[in-house]
Amino acid sequence: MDQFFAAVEEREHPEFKGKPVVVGADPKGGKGRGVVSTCNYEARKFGIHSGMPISRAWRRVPNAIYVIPNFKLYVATSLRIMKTLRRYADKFEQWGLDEAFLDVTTKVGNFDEAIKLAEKIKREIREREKLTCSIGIGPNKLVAKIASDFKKPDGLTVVRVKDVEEFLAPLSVRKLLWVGKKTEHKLNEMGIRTIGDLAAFDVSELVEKFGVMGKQYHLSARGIDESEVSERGEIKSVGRETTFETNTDDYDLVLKTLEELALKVHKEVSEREMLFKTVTIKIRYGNFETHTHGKTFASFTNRLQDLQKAARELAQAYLRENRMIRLVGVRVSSLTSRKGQRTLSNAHASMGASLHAH
DNA sequence: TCTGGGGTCCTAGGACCC
DNA sequence: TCTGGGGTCCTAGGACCC
Repeated sequence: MDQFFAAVEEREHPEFKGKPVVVGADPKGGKGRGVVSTCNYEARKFGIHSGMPISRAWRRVPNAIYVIPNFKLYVATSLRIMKTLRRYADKFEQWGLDEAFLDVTTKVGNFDEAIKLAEKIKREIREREKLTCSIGIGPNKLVAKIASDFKKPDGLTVVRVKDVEEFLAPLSVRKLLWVGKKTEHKLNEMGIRTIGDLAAFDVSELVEKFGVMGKQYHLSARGIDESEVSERGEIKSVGRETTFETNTDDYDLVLKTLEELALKVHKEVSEREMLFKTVTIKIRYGNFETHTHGKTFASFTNRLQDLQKAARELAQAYLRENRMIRLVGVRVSSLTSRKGQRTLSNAHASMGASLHAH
């Protein structure tokens, strides 16, 4: 989806049309903490972009329209769009709120038919949601994803098998999935800037430097990707975290905040009917130094008390140093669904019974 | 310039088991 | 005194995604 959050806000507020819209943290007159989630193309003209500190965006364009994210609205819109997309795919994989992979191998006979399908999908989303999207068509997920990013907004880019190498070669290595800022920097230092450079580079040297990922980068650079389009399985962890308005050494406040975050985590886990075994807290000091500290229980639990007690105890180590705290968070992992747990105890029960019979 | 919040996956070291 | 090889699980940190 093109500038998803901002586009949804524009749809709901026609008076925003034609003006720079920035969705993200509250700028609080330049004192706000947090970043820009999404902004529309009018705002981008002023140099605003996702991930930029909101305070900086505000200083740059104070008269833009600033909107606090309305996730309920975006989730509801996303659900409808994903439902539509799913109908057209043999295999489907949602990727965040506003992207998805569709394996359409048996739905279309060739790339020309894939273009027809993409046009149909774009039309349907525009009619149903009054929103535009950009689609990439390729022989695998890697190429399709990069292609989808090639022309925006409202784009449609096709990369046929014979064109893959030529299409990828001039692009920055940063375009590759799993090559972020750090990896881009390391690759640049090795003299690798474009995907073409990477494809031509000696694999063994890449493996030496990046381990298994080195092999992966080289395959990606050559447009090779055999990964399946497949739905995400069960969630693996649930967490909540928050950044204080100003850094604090008020440890009562820190502990109270942890307790509230634990409550939210517990609510989410309960709604999902899951149990957890591991609790991890996160502390970020004023200088952005970040630590995590966790513990694993002997058995699964869903008790709020267990979660809050563990969070409190884990935090103690960080509250002694007389340091300013910027952020705290709580996360639970080693999850199992209550259903799964019942099955397990049933298995134990039946094992006991069979032993009895013997 | 001053850096959110939701996640996933990988790595490396250490404890522990047989 | 010096010490294998297979494995699992846990912990902490970091890179990456949207």
